[in-house]
Amino acid sequence: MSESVEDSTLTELFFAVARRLRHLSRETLEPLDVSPSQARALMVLMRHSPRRPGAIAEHLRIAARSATEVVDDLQALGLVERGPDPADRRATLVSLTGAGRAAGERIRAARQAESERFFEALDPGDRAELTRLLRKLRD
Amino acid sequence: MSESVEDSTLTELFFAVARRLRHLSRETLEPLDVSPSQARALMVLMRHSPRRPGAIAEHLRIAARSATEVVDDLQALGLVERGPDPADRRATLVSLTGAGRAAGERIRAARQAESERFFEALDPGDRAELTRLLRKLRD
DNA sequence: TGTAATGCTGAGGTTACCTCAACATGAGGG
DNA sequence: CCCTCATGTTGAGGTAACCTCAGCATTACA
Repeated sequence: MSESVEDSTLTELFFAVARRLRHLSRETLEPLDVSPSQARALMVLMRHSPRRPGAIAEHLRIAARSATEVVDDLQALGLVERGPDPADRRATLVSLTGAGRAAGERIRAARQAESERFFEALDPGDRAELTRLLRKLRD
Repeated sequence: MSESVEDSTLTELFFAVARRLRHLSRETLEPLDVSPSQARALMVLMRHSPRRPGAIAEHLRIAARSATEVVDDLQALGLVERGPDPADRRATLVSLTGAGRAAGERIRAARQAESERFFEALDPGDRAELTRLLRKLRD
């Protein structure tokens, strides 16, 4: 017991780091004119482009309604477009436009750089270790 | 390159875990009738009770104005009270009430349990390792 | 063929932040 | 002592990223 000045739980420590990372992330994304949540959705689409809003939501672990919203925004920016799903007429398919794909690439690069900058406090071994631990916690 | 199905950066992985933790945290706090941000402020006060809003803000790394807000809420709940700062008449001192301290204790216990539940996916060695890595990243 | 499930979205709400400006007070220089 | 500047808090107003609930269209199934 009685660690350094101000830790109680791992949870708190985790949140503190998450907060720093969130701020950094916002800065990284700012010159690219997309919000963090838009960027996340775009990354999902980069992996598999025509995708239904519901599937995007599931992947991002947000409510379906919230995915509609971020898709709206991305569409307004001209980064994605909606089309009918030939397999189910209730559904829509969201796909990246050319501009969307380009933006996705830029974001990916920027995020990569950001990630390296933030995690450079750790040496490669530690980074691998962290990755392993986080994977366990995610699942 | 090309890890498992869906990792790109450590950042994304980190966010995914943070999201899970946030949801869990909300659930934990719900029966205690405080929001996560209120709980955080309360924990700050548990460590050192008469404290100025500005100092709370600094500790939580939020804007001073935002601290005013959470203090308002805690005051409305009867968990803290504001008094004058004898050392500076511009300032106010926020202190825990009896109910506030009791709530703080309950929260601390609940968080402890939650933390254990979430991080039990890791064995003790891994947990220590994670703590070490997160400390490095926080500073 | 009727009933239940599914996919999306309008309407409206919440949380936890933010900035900017106002106001009171404090601190240092001349 | 007064003037200017810095500091502490808060009102006003705004934003991002979520949420639920209800409604509509369509599909799946018994």
